[in-house]
Amino acid sequence: MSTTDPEPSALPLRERQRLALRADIQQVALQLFADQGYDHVTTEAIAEEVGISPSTFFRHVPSKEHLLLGATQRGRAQIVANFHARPHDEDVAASIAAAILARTSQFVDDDETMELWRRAMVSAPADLRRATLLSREDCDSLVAAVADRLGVEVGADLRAGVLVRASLAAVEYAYEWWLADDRTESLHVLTERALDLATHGLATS
Amino acid sequence: MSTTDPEPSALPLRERQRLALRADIQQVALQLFADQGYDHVTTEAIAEEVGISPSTFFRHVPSKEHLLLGATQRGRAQIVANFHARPHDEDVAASIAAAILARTSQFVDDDETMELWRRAMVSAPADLRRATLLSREDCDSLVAAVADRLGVEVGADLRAGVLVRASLAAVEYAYEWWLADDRTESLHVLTERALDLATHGLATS
DNA sequence: CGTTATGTTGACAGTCACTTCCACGTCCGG
DNA sequence: CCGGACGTGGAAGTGACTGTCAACATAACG
Repeated sequence: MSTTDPEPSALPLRERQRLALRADIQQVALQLFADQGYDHVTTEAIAEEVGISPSTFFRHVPSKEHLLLGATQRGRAQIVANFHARPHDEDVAASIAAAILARTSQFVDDDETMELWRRAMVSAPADLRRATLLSREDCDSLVAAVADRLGVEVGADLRAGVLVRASLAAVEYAYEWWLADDRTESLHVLTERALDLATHGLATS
Repeated sequence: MSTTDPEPSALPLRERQRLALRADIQQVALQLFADQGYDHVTTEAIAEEVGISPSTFFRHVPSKEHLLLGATQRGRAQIVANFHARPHDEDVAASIAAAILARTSQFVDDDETMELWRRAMVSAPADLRRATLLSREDCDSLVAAVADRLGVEVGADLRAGVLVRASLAAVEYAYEWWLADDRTESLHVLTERALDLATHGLATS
């Protein structure tokens, strides 16, 4: 879940407290979701467990849903940034794969939290259970970046969009598979395979 | 949007009234969404415009969201059925494409309603704006069917899932493109191209 | 060190999607 | 014509959010 705080330093102190509280809320929420099931946990209950008022809760968290799905979306902008950092002459699909894989590999940094998240996910209502790697906005900006690399207009060619969407769909499937299965295979390998299938191997002879 | 009532006949009368009311609610809701924007329309307002009480409204409609997204999901089960009806020796990707395209071609049966839906969609919050062809359940059952055709276990091979997810993602992108653009190209053609790209053309050399 | 901007907090009231329940009417078969 | 199934409106409730406000802590400044 990688909340990327390198060291307690450099940050304006006030900022650190906010980050700490936010992380605290996240942790407590995950725990409660895993224990009691997503929709049996009210935002009020989370707030109380953390020791803050309901209003403060919503001041630090955009939505209850975000506490469940935010983990996968944490690296959103990073994926797009990763893509931009790839060499311009690289194969586009390969760039996308690399951008996603770079994020994926640092995804699992805490097995315990991971297991909590898994339990929380399976308890969630079906329409939330879908792992979404990128928000609508980030997805669109990735499409734009890819279109740029392909040298086409976003509004004039389907390729960029289809490439991005299909890749993301494949990866999200890999994530869900990994969650559901007993994680006998590493997420990284799974993601790699899914991406390869999506970009090269879908032509089932 | 193809509410599939062949003729006012055969049905138990009571059923027909329900269907009629439901269609009425759908139509009114779409109109209000298009006029005032999705989240400026309350369920109460829809109910009042239709001439029913709020409680009756929710007796006929699962959710406000469903009134916006239901149109694309109407043919859900049909797509899966279409797939099952395809010859077993056909290429799997081709079967999926055919199953989706069969649904797509009958999607646009009313230009006026279509335009209403389009306006409603662009007014909706970003996270609802994604056209979802299949619900989680239907998607899973399609994956299962595809896995069956491929002769693999759903839990042992990524291919079925990736194939289905990527195809759906491609088609959904085509739908959104078609909505956003001025519909200079037919939805059918667009869908066809997106599917072709996803299953054959993604290997960008 | 004191005073003033700045930010954070809890309490409260309000909105809106949705649920549950209950009492009343209407229609249908017997 | 009657009894029960079904559909309805009304009212009360839940839960996720949003906005406002006054009290309070902290940080910044002279």
